[in-house]
Amino acid sequence: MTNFTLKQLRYFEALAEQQHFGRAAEVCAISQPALSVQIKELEQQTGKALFERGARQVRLTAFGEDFASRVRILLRQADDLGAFAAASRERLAGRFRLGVIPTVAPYLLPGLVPQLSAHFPDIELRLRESQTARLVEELLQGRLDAALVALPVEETSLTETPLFAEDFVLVRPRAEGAHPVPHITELRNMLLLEEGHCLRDQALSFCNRPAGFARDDLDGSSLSTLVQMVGAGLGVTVLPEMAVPLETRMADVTCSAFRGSVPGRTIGMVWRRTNPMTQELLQVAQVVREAARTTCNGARVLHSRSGETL
Amino acid sequence: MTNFTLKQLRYFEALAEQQHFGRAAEVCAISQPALSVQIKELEQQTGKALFERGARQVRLTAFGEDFASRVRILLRQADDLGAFAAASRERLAGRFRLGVIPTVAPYLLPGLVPQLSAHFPDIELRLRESQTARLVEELLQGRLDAALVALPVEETSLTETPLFAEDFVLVRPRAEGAHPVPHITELRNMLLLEEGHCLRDQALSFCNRPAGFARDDLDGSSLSTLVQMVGAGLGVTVLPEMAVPLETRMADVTCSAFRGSVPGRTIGMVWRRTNPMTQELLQVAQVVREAARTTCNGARVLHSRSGETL
DNA sequence: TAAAAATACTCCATAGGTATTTTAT
DNA sequence: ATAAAATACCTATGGAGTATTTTTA
Repeated sequence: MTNFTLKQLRYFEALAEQQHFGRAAEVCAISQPALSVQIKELEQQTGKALFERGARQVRLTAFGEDFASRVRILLRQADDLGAFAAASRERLAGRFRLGVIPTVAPYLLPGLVPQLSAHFPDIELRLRESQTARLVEELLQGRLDAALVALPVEETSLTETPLFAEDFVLVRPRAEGAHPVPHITELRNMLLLEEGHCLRDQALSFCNRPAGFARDDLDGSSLSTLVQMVGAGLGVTVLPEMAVPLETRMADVTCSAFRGSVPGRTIGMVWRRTNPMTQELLQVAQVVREAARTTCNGARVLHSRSGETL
Repeated sequence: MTNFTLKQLRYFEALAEQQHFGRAAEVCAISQPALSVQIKELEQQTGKALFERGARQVRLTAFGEDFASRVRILLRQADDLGAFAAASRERLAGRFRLGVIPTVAPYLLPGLVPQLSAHFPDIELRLRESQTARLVEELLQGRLDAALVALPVEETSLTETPLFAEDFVLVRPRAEGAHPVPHITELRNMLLLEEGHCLRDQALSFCNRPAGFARDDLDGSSLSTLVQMVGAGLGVTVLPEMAVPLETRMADVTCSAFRGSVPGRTIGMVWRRTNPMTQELLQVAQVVREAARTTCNGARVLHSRSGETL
């Protein structure tokens, strides 16, 4: 029963205003008969006369008046919908759900969030801190729009763009600070994050050791804890460089760069390959690079490969 | 820029709900390609991706979500508009502006208004009491929908339907009550309403006298005044029968029926010939007849000529 | 390989144009 | 007689169908 068209309603509104088929048709940029037909059609569909046709006057009927006031509201809302789309077309806007791994979040976000807000004033940013596996899971389920994780991510349905690389540094009790820096494969008594953190896997892979190598009776749940444990003489650990300023300030530890083959990680952004907002996502990635450059110690910004702008 | 159609929005809503082109197309009772094309069209017109197409999943984009919530509001409003029309289709509803001449209003309206409200619960009744010429003027200007006046009305652009006829009675000072009732053409010292009232013209016409005949130094502005003047011995007058109970109760006058050729008037309803709500207007007329029959002394109900139901 | 969306094409409904008639003043 | 809306008729756009291809998991 509601099969009138917006076009008909616009014609109706014009006629209600002009009170004259000829002028209203002109306003609508159509011919007078075309307008007549559409108005007639609308009247048939409503089942009520909308206009009273006098010889030299076209007037709304009582019903037409009521109808018109509702039609105006409807049309303005339709206009608003169009304007809303047009406005959103220009800039990234709306909800943006970003996941970040725990070994990046505390060091990057303080610089990133304000910069994102500055670049995309109409964004509604929702952040989620979790381990890679979980973030990937939520991405695939459509509960996140993008995530900042360590590359590579083995998931064919996700696309990625590299953001920045950084080295790992060795964290030892301050007392050992004078000792020569061992090669990473020679580390003893290494303290690691608990199972599931990518940093744990990365550190282990650099050491060329099996998972059983580390002191898994003392896995830490955060880098802060880990550093505190090092300060207490329970062992050594590695830290991504961006974490150094924040985590070692209050601890009785010393940080040293590795020599030779320096271990490190690459942080990138990943999102569903099917997400159609590639343009916008790459804009976000660019802002993340900028934030990393300005606020993260030792982050070497990486640039997206050409062709990714597709 | 706002040239999407309601149809497209309905398809969009279905797809947003079903998250599947095939099922959504089924819901819309169209083929899957038809839906695809319209969604694509909508996306082009908004200039933004609305859906994220996965292999086994169709999801709204962030923008799509926002868009959808607005679209739902718009569609519900469109549905309401249709429902509003459907509801009004059944019964007379909306504003109804009725004019009534002063020599009818006080006697008819107390009975009429409740009956109109009872028959048309959704009517918004607006009443206007004025002299015939003015009512006709306002009718022609579209500021009234109908008027109750004395027939005939010489105005080709108006249609009329008769409602009821009634006699005039002679009103004399009570002291003269015993005198024989004169023929109406023999009246002396007749008091009349002021210029412009149709009752004045009618009375004069029955008397076969020129306009100068009456005591125009004493024209009354209402029937009440006139009757009071008669009671004070200033002359005599005629009253339509419906006015007798109300007007003569408190006055020192007596009422007598004329003999021989009894003067009277016919009250009818008039409206613009172009008014498309003839059906409804005739319904209203019927209610007026009913009200006159039950509440107006001596009103002889007249019935509309056949063919008027057009 | 299978499921699903996009594309290609064809057809038909209908919106809109021009010419004309009807209507009402 | 004139101004204006309705009607008639024609054309062309575009919505929707079927068949097919493309895509991705």
